[in-house]
Amino acid sequence: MSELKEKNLLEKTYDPGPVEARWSKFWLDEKLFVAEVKSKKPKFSIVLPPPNVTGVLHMGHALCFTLPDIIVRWKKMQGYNTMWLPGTDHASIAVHNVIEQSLAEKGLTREKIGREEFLRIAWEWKKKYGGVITKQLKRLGCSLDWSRERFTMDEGFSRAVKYVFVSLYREGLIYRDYYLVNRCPRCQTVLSDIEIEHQEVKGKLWYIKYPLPGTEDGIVVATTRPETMLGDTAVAVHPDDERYFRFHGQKVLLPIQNRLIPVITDERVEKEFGTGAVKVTPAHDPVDFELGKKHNLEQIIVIDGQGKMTEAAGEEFKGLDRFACRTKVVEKLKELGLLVKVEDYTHSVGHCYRCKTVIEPHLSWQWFVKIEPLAREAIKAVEEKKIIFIPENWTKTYFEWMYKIHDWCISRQLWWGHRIPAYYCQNCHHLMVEMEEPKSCEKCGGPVVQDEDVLDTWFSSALWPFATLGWPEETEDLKVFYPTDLMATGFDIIFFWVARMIMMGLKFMGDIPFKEVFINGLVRDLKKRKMSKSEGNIIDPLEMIEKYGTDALRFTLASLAVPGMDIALSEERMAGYRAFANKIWNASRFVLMNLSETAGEIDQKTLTLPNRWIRSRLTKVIQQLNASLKEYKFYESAETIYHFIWHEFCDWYIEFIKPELKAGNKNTQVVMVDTLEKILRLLHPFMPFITEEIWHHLPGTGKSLLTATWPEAENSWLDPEAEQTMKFLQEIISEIRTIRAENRLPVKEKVNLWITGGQDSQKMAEPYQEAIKLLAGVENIEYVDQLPAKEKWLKGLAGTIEVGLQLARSIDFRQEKERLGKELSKVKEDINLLEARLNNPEFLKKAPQPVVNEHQQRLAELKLKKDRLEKSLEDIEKNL
RNA sequence: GGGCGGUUAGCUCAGAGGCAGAGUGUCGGUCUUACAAACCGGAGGUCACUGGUUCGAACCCAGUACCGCCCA
Repeated sequence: MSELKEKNLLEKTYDPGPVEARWSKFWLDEKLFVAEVKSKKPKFSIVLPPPNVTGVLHMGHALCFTLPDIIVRWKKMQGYNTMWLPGTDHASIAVHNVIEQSLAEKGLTREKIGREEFLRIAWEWKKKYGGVITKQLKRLGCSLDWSRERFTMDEGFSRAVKYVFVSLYREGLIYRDYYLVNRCPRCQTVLSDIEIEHQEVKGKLWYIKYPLPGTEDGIVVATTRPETMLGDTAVAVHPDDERYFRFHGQKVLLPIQNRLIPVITDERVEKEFGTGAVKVTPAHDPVDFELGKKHNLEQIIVIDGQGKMTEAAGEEFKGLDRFACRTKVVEKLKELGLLVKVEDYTHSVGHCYRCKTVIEPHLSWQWFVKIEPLAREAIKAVEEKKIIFIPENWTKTYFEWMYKIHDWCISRQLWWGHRIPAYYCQNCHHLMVEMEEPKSCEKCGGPVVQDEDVLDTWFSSALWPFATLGWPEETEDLKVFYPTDLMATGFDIIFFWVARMIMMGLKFMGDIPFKEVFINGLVRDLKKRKMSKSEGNIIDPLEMIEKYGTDALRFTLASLAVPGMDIALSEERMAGYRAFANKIWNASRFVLMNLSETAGEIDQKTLTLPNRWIRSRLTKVIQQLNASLKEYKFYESAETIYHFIWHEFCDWYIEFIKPELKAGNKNTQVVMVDTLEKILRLLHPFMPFITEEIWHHLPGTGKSLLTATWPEAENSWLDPEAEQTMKFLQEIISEIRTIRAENRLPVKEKVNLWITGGQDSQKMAEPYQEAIKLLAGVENIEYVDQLPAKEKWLKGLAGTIEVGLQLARSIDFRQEKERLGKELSKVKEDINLLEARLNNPEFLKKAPQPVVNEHQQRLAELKLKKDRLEKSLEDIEKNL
């Protein structure tokens, strides 16, 4: 008893801050998120795409981590041995940006301090700041197994990366080539195709004349990048283009450079673009690069890796930035009288996904993964539905990309990352790819030097689902937890991670990395704009946690997460779910205040109606939750539990049992507290903190709600009769409340109530008349076959049962007339609709019988209603 | 140019052949002993448009318009 009293001390409003801090610590201290290797339970494992080590938690993360956490907690409560592995990736470019910026502030560059010093600083930085997002994820309450935390550059992982590189190389699936790749002049590294963002840019189309020597004639070419003309090695026209027949086999003069270049013909030239003649710059344009190879053209590099003009561009331009050079070239052409015209032209330009700098095509030696053989298997796995996407239509996006996939450029001109395990002999230039650095050249014994470049961060991320479990060692973790069950991520990551994880998983584990891929939407603002710093429309999850609590944030995200749809987030919504948390809090206070002793067993035989009803409803809610969570319909499950708690448990159940509690009904107490306890379990995956807190205030509960079992939906609790009776009582109460509100009857003014329907109604309502009196403000109830002919009735319909209130004081019947009149016209409308349908012989013939029956029944009910409403209106006329 | 998604209450969105829904906002009333972060009640809709299929279409099909995204 004393223990209970102490536990009753729940504050009047819920304060999430201290509660969250306490349970967060508790779960971690008690190691409740740590998975067991040896367990008889079925396993459920997830590894998520690791967030960037430089990352700070934003709403996208919050969503991407909350949703799986709901699933993981749900599975854990269902008795699975769950394992959710956290960690971060090393984010080469992002880390470079951070470190190089701080170096720049000191007037330093990475070249000045050297590779070794740079890496030392980077590691130091990682140690100091790299854990930010990790801590933030703990605040979100994610049930991540921190004992298994990994980093893509930790020792074991690095070995795995090296191993993969060496194996793929030996198999011929990794090669080195001199190729035109995308380079970001600011980040000073090349990038893979998918790291380029194409944006429409308003530019110009310059028309430049390349004269035919010895004549006034010449070819006019159109270009968006006049500065590249300095590296032109041909002009191309379509072979069928009559306008240019006379130039076939000729050479024209490249202005400024004064170099003769051939006119070539190629079917790839679009006759409709510009003049139909294009300049060809094999070293600076992907299409020209292909043309150049085909036609054996020279590749002249006029722009270097930093976006500056090279010596080959000419003395005049050397060292100039590419855009400054553009201006200068245009001016020069004007002077020469060779600039024919300039047009406005909007075209798509590639930008660096990290820093938004315009990408420069760059000819250089790079490492590539020959992707087609890997992609083939990855396509097959999805085709055979070994891996499924949710929602399913993302499968198409996946296939689209996989079918036209290009070889993957994996070398980066950076230092922070996995250095490519390729070694060159300084004497004979022999190439060796080895796990361990060779002491000397295997051919000539000369000294060796390692490749300067590192690997694309995502080359390592691709190994995440198995390398984190200890691969290439044959660990227990790997045996138990691979393949994982779920991958959850945003659609923008399908190519970067998902596809590559599938390829690598199949290649090195011989099995898929995960069975299901849940694609969540992007979090946007209310105007559906992407959240970004520059727009100033960021909603910071940590700020929201401070203001509304983690549970409210989590529930908001869940309630908005419709598969396949972006999320328009608003702060208002969060305030709403904070109120929800408070509601649960107070409902729990009520339960605890009305508990006289610790819970006993429920006596299922002597239950009163509200108890039978709430258990029946609870059973259905459990079923619905299981069904919607299974399909990752988070919004649906959130709505289900929200509605059940607020509008059934609180609004009706608690209100309804008040008289029973007052009368000291022990069985009701037991059902009440047990139902609350089950509600807490059901809500726990969504709102882990408040549920854990309240749960520990309830009598007889255990160590942690997280490890409590998920309630079973027991069919023996289903009770259609109770639901029907309850509906009848709810209708009576609602009708009276409506009549009262319309007639401005204050709650304090008690009224007398007549209920028609005779014995049937009496049987249903009489045992609960205390509740009806309480909830509808009624003094006395009489059961009659029909309302006696008295004056001054206020009448209403509960279903088809007529109810009447009689007042001592006078009533404004015009108000009543209006209300009933409106109801009558609605009923008449519905009757017309139904009759039209039922009078249609085709309908009777073709519609399924249950549907016809239902229509007929509904029509009968409506007609009854109509009669009663008309009668009531007649009576009112008399009163007016 | 190719592909994907969207258009339903003021706002944000569910619903996928058989009564048009939720949250929030709004209006009116209530501090009724769990909760004013609350309670009770009300108003609010040509389900983008045009045609088709069907006994019956917000829902299925075809097309149109507009909005958003991805890929070239």
